[in-house]
Amino acid sequence: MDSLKIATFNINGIRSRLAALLEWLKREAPDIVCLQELKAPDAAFPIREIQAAGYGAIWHGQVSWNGVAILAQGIEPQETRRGLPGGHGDTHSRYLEAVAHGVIVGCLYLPNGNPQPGPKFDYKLAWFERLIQYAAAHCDSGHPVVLAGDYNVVPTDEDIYNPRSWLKDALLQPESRDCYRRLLAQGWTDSIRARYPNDRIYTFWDYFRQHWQKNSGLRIDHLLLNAQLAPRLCGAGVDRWVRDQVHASDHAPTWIQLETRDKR
DNA sequence: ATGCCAGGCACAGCCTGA
Repeated sequence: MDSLKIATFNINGIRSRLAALLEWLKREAPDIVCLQELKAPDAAFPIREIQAAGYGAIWHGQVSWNGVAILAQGIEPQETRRGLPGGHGDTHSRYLEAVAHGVIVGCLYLPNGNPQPGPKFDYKLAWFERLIQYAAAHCDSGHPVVLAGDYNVVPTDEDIYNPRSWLKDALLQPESRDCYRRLLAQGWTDSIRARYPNDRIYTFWDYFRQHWQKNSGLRIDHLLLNAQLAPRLCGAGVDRWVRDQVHASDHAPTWIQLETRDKR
Protein backbone atom coordinates (compact mmCIF):
# COMPACT_ATOMS: atom_id res chain seq x y z
CA MET A 1 0.00 0.00 0.00
CA ASP A 2 1.18 3.53 -0.71
CA SER A 3 -1.01 5.16 1.91
CA LEU A 4 -2.71 4.34 5.16
CA LYS A 5 -6.40 5.15 5.53
CA ILE A 6 -7.61 5.68 9.10
CA ALA A 7 -11.30 6.26 9.82
CA THR A 8 -13.48 7.06 12.80
CA PHE A 9 -17.17 6.25 12.86
CA ASN A 10 -19.76 6.69 15.61
CA ILE A 11 -21.90 3.77 14.55
CA ASN A 12 -24.77 4.34 17.02
CA GLY A 13 -25.40 0.70 17.81
CA ILE A 14 -23.21 -1.90 16.13
CA ARG A 15 -25.94 -4.55 16.12
CA SER A 16 -28.42 -2.25 14.39
CA ARG A 17 -25.78 -1.09 11.95
CA LEU A 18 -23.77 -4.22 11.18
CA ALA A 19 -24.92 -4.49 7.56
CA ALA A 20 -24.06 -0.83 6.98
CA LEU A 21 -20.65 -1.31 8.60
CA LEU A 22 -19.82 -4.30 6.42
CA GLU A 23 -20.91 -2.53 3.25
CA TRP A 24 -18.81 0.51 4.16
CA LEU A 25 -15.75 -1.64 4.94
CA LYS A 26 -16.09 -3.39 1.60
CA ARG A 27 -16.54 -0.19 -0.39
CA GLU A 28 -14.01 2.11 1.29
CA ALA A 29 -11.51 -0.44 2.60
CA PRO A 30 -10.05 1.61 5.46
CA ASP A 31 -6.87 0.15 6.96
CA ILE A 32 -7.78 1.16 10.51
CA VAL A 33 -11.22 1.93 11.95
CA CYS A 34 -12.17 3.46 15.27
CA LEU A 35 -15.78 2.78 16.24
CA GLN A 36 -17.79 4.47 18.97
CA GLU A 37 -21.20 3.91 20.54
CA LEU A 38 -21.29 0.15 20.10
CA LYS A 39 -24.21 0.06 22.56
CA ALA A 40 -23.55 -3.61 23.17
CA PRO A 41 -21.84 -5.78 25.77
CA ASP A 42 -18.56 -7.50 24.87
CA ALA A 43 -20.25 -10.84 24.20
CA ALA A 44 -22.48 -9.28 21.54
CA PHE A 45 -19.65 -7.80 19.46
CA PRO A 46 -19.95 -9.27 15.94
CA ILE A 47 -16.33 -10.38 15.68
CA ARG A 48 -17.14 -13.27 13.36
CA GLU A 49 -18.64 -11.05 10.67
CA ILE A 50 -15.86 -8.48 11.03
CA GLN A 51 -13.19 -11.16 10.69
CA ALA A 52 -14.99 -12.51 7.64
CA ALA A 53 -14.71 -9.01 6.16
CA GLY A 54 -10.93 -9.23 6.56
CA TYR A 55 -10.41 -7.27 9.77
CA GLY A 56 -8.91 -8.02 13.13
CA ALA A 57 -10.46 -6.18 16.04
CA ILE A 58 -10.36 -5.33 19.70
CA TRP A 59 -13.34 -3.89 21.54
CA HIS A 60 -14.50 -2.61 24.89
CA GLY A 61 -18.25 -2.88 25.15
CA GLN A 62 -20.86 -2.04 27.75
CA VAL A 63 -24.56 -2.81 28.14
CA SER A 64 -26.79 -0.21 26.41
CA TRP A 65 -24.35 2.70 26.20
CA ASN A 66 -20.94 3.77 24.97
CA GLY A 67 -18.49 1.13 23.77
CA VAL A 68 -15.45 1.52 21.50
CA ALA A 69 -13.57 -0.72 19.09
CA ILE A 70 -10.51 -0.68 16.83
CA LEU A 71 -10.44 -2.63 13.56
CA ALA A 72 -7.37 -3.28 11.42
CA GLN A 73 -7.39 -4.74 7.95
CA GLY A 74 -5.52 -8.02 7.66
CA ILE A 75 -3.95 -7.93 11.12
CA GLU A 76 -4.81 -8.07 14.81
CA PRO A 77 -4.52 -4.68 16.53
CA GLN A 78 -2.16 -4.96 19.49
CA GLU A 79 -3.95 -3.44 22.46
CA THR A 80 -1.91 -0.96 24.48
CA ARG A 81 -4.54 0.61 26.74
CA ARG A 82 -8.15 0.16 27.86
CA GLY A 83 -9.58 3.21 29.62
CA LEU A 84 -7.82 6.48 30.42
CA PRO A 85 -5.63 6.75 33.53
CA GLY A 86 -7.37 8.16 36.60
CA GLY A 87 -11.15 8.40 36.84
CA HIS A 88 -11.63 6.12 39.80
CA GLY A 89 -14.98 4.42 39.55
CA ASP A 90 -15.53 5.50 35.94
CA THR A 91 -17.35 2.54 34.42
CA HIS A 92 -17.93 3.99 30.94
CA SER A 93 -16.21 2.26 28.01
CA ARG A 94 -14.82 5.29 26.22
CA TYR A 95 -11.13 4.79 25.44
CA LEU A 96 -9.26 2.02 23.69
CA GLU A 97 -5.77 2.13 22.21
CA ALA A 98 -3.74 -0.15 19.99
CA VAL A 99 -0.75 -0.42 17.71
CA ALA A 100 -1.69 -1.29 14.14
CA HIS A 101 0.01 -0.81 10.76
CA GLY A 102 2.90 1.01 12.47
CA VAL A 103 0.91 3.71 14.29
CA ILE A 104 -0.48 4.10 17.78
CA VAL A 105 -4.24 4.58 17.54
CA GLY A 106 -6.28 6.02 20.37
CA CYS A 107 -10.03 5.53 19.88
CA LEU A 108 -12.14 7.77 22.09
CA TYR A 109 -15.76 8.58 22.78
CA LEU A 110 -15.85 11.77 24.77
CA PRO A 111 -18.90 12.30 27.00
CA ASN A 112 -21.73 14.32 25.52
CA GLY A 113 -22.19 16.46 28.62
CA ASN A 114 -25.83 17.45 28.26
CA PRO A 115 -27.65 18.88 29.97
CA GLN A 116 -25.41 21.67 31.10
CA PRO A 117 -24.78 22.87 33.63
CA GLY A 118 -24.98 19.74 35.72
CA PRO A 119 -23.19 16.55 36.73
CA LYS A 120 -23.02 15.23 33.17
CA PHE A 121 -21.27 18.36 32.00
CA ASP A 122 -18.90 18.14 34.97
CA TYR A 123 -18.16 14.54 33.96
CA LYS A 124 -17.47 15.63 30.39
CA LEU A 125 -14.97 18.27 31.46
CA ALA A 126 -13.31 15.96 33.99
CA TRP A 127 -12.96 13.26 31.31
CA PHE A 128 -11.53 15.84 28.91
CA GLU A 129 -8.95 16.88 31.52
CA ARG A 130 -7.90 13.26 31.89
CA LEU A 131 -7.54 13.01 28.11
CA ILE A 132 -5.50 16.22 27.95
CA GLN A 133 -3.17 15.00 30.65
CA TYR A 134 -2.75 11.59 29.05
CA ALA A 135 -2.34 12.98 25.53
CA ALA A 136 0.57 15.23 26.54
CA ALA A 137 2.90 12.27 26.91
CA HIS A 138 1.74 10.78 23.62
CA CYS A 139 2.25 14.03 21.76
CA ASP A 140 5.95 14.21 22.56
CA SER A 141 6.64 10.49 22.62
CA GLY A 142 8.43 10.44 19.28
CA HIS A 143 6.10 7.68 18.14
CA PRO A 144 3.45 8.19 15.44
CA VAL A 145 0.13 8.72 17.20
CA VAL A 146 -3.43 9.43 16.05
CA LEU A 147 -6.23 10.22 18.50
CA ALA A 148 -9.48 9.59 16.68
CA GLY A 149 -13.08 9.58 17.74
CA ASP A 150 -16.27 11.36 18.64
CA TYR A 151 -15.04 14.33 20.69
CA ASN A 152 -18.52 15.76 21.21
CA VAL A 153 -17.06 19.24 20.67
CA VAL A 154 -17.87 21.69 17.89
CA PRO A 155 -14.50 23.48 17.83
CA THR A 156 -15.68 26.79 16.34
CA ASP A 157 -18.77 28.37 14.83
CA GLU A 158 -17.33 27.39 11.42
CA ASP A 159 -17.97 23.78 12.40
CA ILE A 160 -21.77 24.02 12.61
CA TYR A 161 -24.51 25.07 10.21
CA ASN A 162 -25.81 27.68 12.64
CA PRO A 163 -24.92 27.91 16.32
CA ARG A 164 -28.08 29.80 17.28
CA SER A 165 -30.17 26.87 18.46
CA TRP A 166 -27.17 25.13 20.02
CA LEU A 167 -25.83 27.95 22.18
CA LYS A 168 -26.76 26.21 25.42
CA ASP A 169 -25.63 22.80 24.24
CA ALA A 170 -22.65 21.14 25.91
CA LEU A 171 -20.98 20.67 22.50
CA LEU A 172 -20.53 24.41 21.99
CA GLN A 173 -19.79 25.61 25.50
CA PRO A 174 -16.67 27.76 25.95
CA GLU A 175 -15.38 25.25 28.51
CA SER A 176 -15.67 22.40 26.00
CA ARG A 177 -14.03 24.42 23.25
CA ASP A 178 -11.27 25.56 25.57
CA CYS A 179 -10.45 21.95 26.42
CA TYR A 180 -10.22 21.13 22.71
CA ARG A 181 -7.97 24.15 22.08
CA ARG A 182 -5.71 23.19 24.95
CA LEU A 183 -5.45 19.67 23.60
CA LEU A 184 -4.48 20.96 20.13
CA ALA A 185 -2.00 23.39 21.72
CA GLN A 186 0.07 20.45 22.90
CA GLY A 187 1.04 20.06 19.26
CA TRP A 188 -1.77 18.03 17.72
CA THR A 189 -3.03 18.67 14.20
CA ASP A 190 -6.80 18.66 13.59
CA SER A 191 -6.38 16.80 10.33
CA ILE A 192 -9.77 17.51 8.74
CA ARG A 193 -9.44 21.25 9.41
CA ALA A 194 -5.80 21.23 8.25
CA ARG A 195 -6.82 19.61 5.00
CA TYR A 196 -9.89 21.85 4.46
CA PRO A 197 -9.05 25.18 6.15
CA ASN A 198 -11.90 27.14 4.58
CA ASP A 199 -14.65 24.60 3.98
CA ARG A 200 -17.71 23.67 5.95
CA ILE A 201 -17.16 20.06 6.91
CA TYR A 202 -19.75 18.17 8.93
CA THR A 203 -19.62 14.66 10.39
CA PHE A 204 -22.92 14.53 12.29
CA TRP A 205 -26.50 15.41 11.41
CA ASP A 206 -29.14 14.74 14.06
CA TYR A 207 -32.33 12.87 13.24
CA PHE A 208 -34.55 15.87 13.94
CA ARG A 209 -36.07 18.44 11.65
CA GLN A 210 -34.69 16.91 8.45
CA HIS A 211 -31.21 18.12 9.32
CA TRP A 212 -29.55 15.64 7.00
CA GLN A 213 -31.71 16.66 4.05
CA LYS A 214 -30.90 20.32 4.76
CA ASN A 215 -27.21 19.62 5.46
CA SER A 216 -27.59 21.14 8.93
CA GLY A 217 -24.59 19.38 10.40
CA LEU A 218 -21.89 19.58 13.02
CA ARG A 219 -18.21 18.66 12.90
CA ILE A 220 -17.59 16.68 16.08
CA ASP A 221 -15.63 13.61 14.90
CA HIS A 222 -11.94 14.44 14.82
CA LEU A 223 -8.62 12.77 13.97
CA LEU A 224 -5.69 14.40 15.73
CA LEU A 225 -2.13 13.75 14.57
CA ASN A 226 1.05 14.30 16.51
CA ALA A 227 4.20 15.78 14.97
CA GLN A 228 5.42 12.39 13.77
CA LEU A 229 2.28 11.82 11.70
CA ALA A 230 1.13 15.29 10.63
CA PRO A 231 3.69 15.64 7.78
CA ARG A 232 2.34 12.43 6.27
CA LEU A 233 -1.25 13.70 5.95
CA CYS A 234 -2.16 13.47 2.26
CA GLY A 235 -5.93 13.15 2.18
CA ALA A 236 -9.10 13.40 4.24
CA GLY A 237 -12.84 13.19 3.84
CA VAL A 238 -16.26 12.26 5.13
CA ASP A 239 -18.15 9.30 3.66
CA ARG A 240 -21.45 11.13 3.40
CA TRP A 241 -23.03 8.37 1.35
CA VAL A 242 -23.18 6.27 4.52
CA ARG A 243 -25.29 8.94 6.25
CA ASP A 244 -27.61 9.02 3.25
CA GLN A 245 -28.66 5.39 3.55
CA VAL A 246 -31.94 4.37 5.11
CA HIS A 247 -31.58 3.46 8.78
CA ALA A 248 -28.23 5.26 8.99
CA SER A 249 -26.26 6.31 12.04
CA ASP A 250 -26.50 10.04 12.74
CA HIS A 251 -22.73 10.25 12.16
CA ALA A 252 -20.81 9.62 8.93
CA PRO A 253 -17.42 7.87 8.76
CA THR A 254 -14.62 10.43 8.78
CA TRP A 255 -11.19 9.50 7.48
CA ILE A 256 -7.66 10.55 6.67
CA GLN A 257 -4.92 9.19 4.47
CA LEU A 258 -1.29 9.11 5.54
CA GLU A 259 1.63 8.62 3.22
CA THR A 260 3.24 5.37 4.07
CA ARG A 261 6.70 6.90 3.80
CA ASP A 262 7.43 10.11 5.69
CA LYS A 263 7.77 13.07 3.31
CA ARG A 264 10.34 14.89 5.45
C1' DA B 1 -38.94 26.08 27.18
C1' DT B 2 -39.68 21.70 24.92
C1' DG B 3 -39.97 18.25 21.28
C1' DC B 4 -38.27 16.73 17.25
C1' DC B 5 -35.61 10.79 15.89
C1' DA B 6 -33.48 6.76 17.24
C1' DG B 7 -31.34 2.50 19.98
C1' DG B 8 -31.55 -0.37 23.93
C1' DC B 9 -33.82 -2.49 27.57
C1' DA B 10 -37.72 -3.93 32.50
C1' DC B 11 -40.49 -5.02 25.72
C1' DA B 12 -43.48 -0.36 27.74
C1' DG B 13 -42.51 3.61 28.28
C1' DC B 14 -38.13 5.42 29.99
C1' DC B 15 -33.29 6.88 29.55
C1' DT B 16 -29.70 8.59 26.79
C1' DG B 17 -27.81 10.62 22.88
C1' DA B 18 -25.99 15.43 20.64
